[in-house]
Amino acid sequence: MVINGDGLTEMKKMDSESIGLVYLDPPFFTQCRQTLKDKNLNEHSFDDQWAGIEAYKSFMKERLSECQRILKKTGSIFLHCDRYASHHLRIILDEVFGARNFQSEIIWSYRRWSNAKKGLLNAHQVIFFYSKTDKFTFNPIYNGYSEATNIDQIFQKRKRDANGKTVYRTSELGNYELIEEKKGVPLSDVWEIPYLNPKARERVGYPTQKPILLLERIVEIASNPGDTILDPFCGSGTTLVVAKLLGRKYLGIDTSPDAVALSEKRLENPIRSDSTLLKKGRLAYSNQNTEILSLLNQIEAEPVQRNRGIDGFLKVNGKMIPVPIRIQRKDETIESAKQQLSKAIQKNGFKRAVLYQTNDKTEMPLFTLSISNTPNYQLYVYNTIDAIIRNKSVLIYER
Amino acid sequence: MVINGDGLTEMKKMDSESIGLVYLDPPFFTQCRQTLKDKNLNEHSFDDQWAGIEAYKSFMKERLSECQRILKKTGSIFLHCDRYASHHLRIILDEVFGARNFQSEIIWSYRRWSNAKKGLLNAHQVIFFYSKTDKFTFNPIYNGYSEATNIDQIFQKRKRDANGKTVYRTSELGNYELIEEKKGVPLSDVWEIPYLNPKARERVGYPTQKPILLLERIVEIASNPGDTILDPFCGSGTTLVVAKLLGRKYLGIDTSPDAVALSEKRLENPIRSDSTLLKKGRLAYSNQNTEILSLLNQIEAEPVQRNRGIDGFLKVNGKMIPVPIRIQRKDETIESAKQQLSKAIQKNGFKRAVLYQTNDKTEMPLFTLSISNTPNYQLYVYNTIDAIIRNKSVLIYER
DNA sequence: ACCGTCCCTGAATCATTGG
DNA sequence: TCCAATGATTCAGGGACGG
Repeated sequence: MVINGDGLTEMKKMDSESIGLVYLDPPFFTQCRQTLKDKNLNEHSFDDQWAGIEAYKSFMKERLSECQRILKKTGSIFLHCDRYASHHLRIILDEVFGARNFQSEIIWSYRRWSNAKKGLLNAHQVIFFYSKTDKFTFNPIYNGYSEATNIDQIFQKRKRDANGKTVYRTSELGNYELIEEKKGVPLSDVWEIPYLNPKARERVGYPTQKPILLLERIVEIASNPGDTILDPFCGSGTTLVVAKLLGRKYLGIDTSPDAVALSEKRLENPIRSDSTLLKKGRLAYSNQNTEILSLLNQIEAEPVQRNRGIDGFLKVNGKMIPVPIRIQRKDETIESAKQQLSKAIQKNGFKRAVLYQTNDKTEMPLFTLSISNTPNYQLYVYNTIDAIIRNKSVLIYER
Repeated sequence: MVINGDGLTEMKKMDSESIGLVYLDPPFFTQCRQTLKDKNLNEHSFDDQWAGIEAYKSFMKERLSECQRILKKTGSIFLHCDRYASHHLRIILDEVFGARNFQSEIIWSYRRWSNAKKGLLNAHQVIFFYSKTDKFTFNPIYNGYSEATNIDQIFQKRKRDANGKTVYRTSELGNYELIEEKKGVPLSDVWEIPYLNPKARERVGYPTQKPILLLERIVEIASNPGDTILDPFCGSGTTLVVAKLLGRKYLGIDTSPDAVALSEKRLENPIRSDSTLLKKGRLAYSNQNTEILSLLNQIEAEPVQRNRGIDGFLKVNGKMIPVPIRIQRKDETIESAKQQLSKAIQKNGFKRAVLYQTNDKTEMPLFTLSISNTPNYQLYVYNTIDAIIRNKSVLIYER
């Protein structure tokens, strides 16, 4: 159900201990401060900021207290925070839920378009996870092991010897004793989830809309099918859509009639558009074999993952220049490599390109340089890494 | 210089606006609470914890105020927080430095050994970055582009067309106009840096010792050579070592004479040891070729990177079982593959193993199963992926 | 309810082996 | 003698258990 109204009023009507999970993405402190400013413009101008944060805190505390009341004993709350107010919100959560019920500070991290801000690029948001009691519902998720883990060793049981040192256990016959199954590594509190792509089908025009995967994780780990999920600031209704898709009951509240209408429409026909990045994982983009990456690294070039003809761009003093490079594949003739590269560079209008010849160089001198001159571009072919590096200066575009 | 004494007393002696950068890793609130608890064991009970946090807050506020005083106008402070007190510390920072001088909440994320905790595995720590004024020193660092970025496109200059829409610029001839150099993506506020491993030589016996790389980033971005770096809780002296290596002046304070002695010893001969993980990166561990990885993925097996005979372990319902699998190489006879696998499993004491035969199967039926029985183990040979998947249930160890 | 003790975990290194 | 492969070890932080 989606209700049009004020979260506080609506929650007050609800029964105690009736909700399995609350997710909130409240209005940002900056936004809130803005509206408060507009409303009470006459009353205070001087102590504006202080009044602002106190007003925001009492606004949030009232609502969080109601959330606490209506949560079941096995319930949890996930509070999505504004970067300028997360510390104030956590103080309120400590007061309302108790510091002992703090479970996690979840970091949602993502890559983002950069801006010109002085300082570090903001690329994460914080979600606080508090439970009502220590009997909270939790469904663990397990992931694969680290690349650096010795997976062939972790099946071996261990014990402590007489000196308290950990050693591997062996049977009487001298064989290692084995663990029967390994679930994997528990999900950590840092979640790398792509920011909702502006073009994604999922997007319905709400500025703070959250990715479905983020909400899916929260709903999966902290509730069971049949539980009721509440979102008191439901906006475009992502939480509700996820709840519906995962077989949970759902309840959304928003002050905006437009938001309520939008949520209801989305719930009629919930779409789950997975971005390619999500489905395939970040590694799937790294479809080049390690060899190519290692060569690019030696040449000092930035790898390109999404172009058939181009493997990377040269770097000079750590800065990328618009000179594409291709590395000849093992199963590829030099002519075919030339064609692939030429096609790519002509399309994008590059003036110079480098082809690194890796095959059929047995009868050639230590390094060769051949320039294909056409009206549009120059193609340099080298067959040693050294030659490429030595000739980089030639390739820089004159200013 | 390293001083043995109380940070507060020592800082009070120092001149105002004399320090370029402060890094603090104060004692954890939990430790603090523990000692307070032990002291007041008789009183204890209800508002024990409350007294604890207030004491911690005033302890920290006194020290942070002194830090603010002695920082230069271009200076910054980096406060490494305890997971149970980060919100309280940020409130103090807002009070002392002003909310407008908040620059970043840095997330140091890492993989570490797991434990049986109910809930999410903690895998990050928070560092707050505040500046004294908005004229703070900041040296940007740039990194490579995301795997999902169209690197071949970002060289193209853009403009706005008549309708205000952004389009690529072209010259009169219809070619794209190119940007001459790109620096890369600015460093974000999420730093994935390996945790100092228990076996690392770099460790000097301080449990809270920080990786050199973490401090290097801080010192590099927020100070210039010649600046003085202050660490009022210097512990094993990592901050000072980094400052020295990067040509900054340094000043460390610690109440423990042992810590001071250790820091001084480390400073005599500052060593920056790079671990393999840092030097080569995570990709270096993935020495399996793509083909094998893809097959393992289809079979649903966890890859093993460091064992010659074993390529992976089978998974059943997402859980790894101690049944190793090997995939026959193209240039390898089935006998040789059998031998390699046998050797590995005998050494580690596995009872069952699977060999996937990829060659010489033209004259064979659609799938074959051959079990080599020896007293110690059973070796199953299959020649289709389907057969392996279908027979997994046979391979599970009985309880 | 609370304490101390013991056990389990997996990441990533050091140390040793073996070709 | 050297280098890659792999066996061995350590750590902090939970939970479980017993007193």
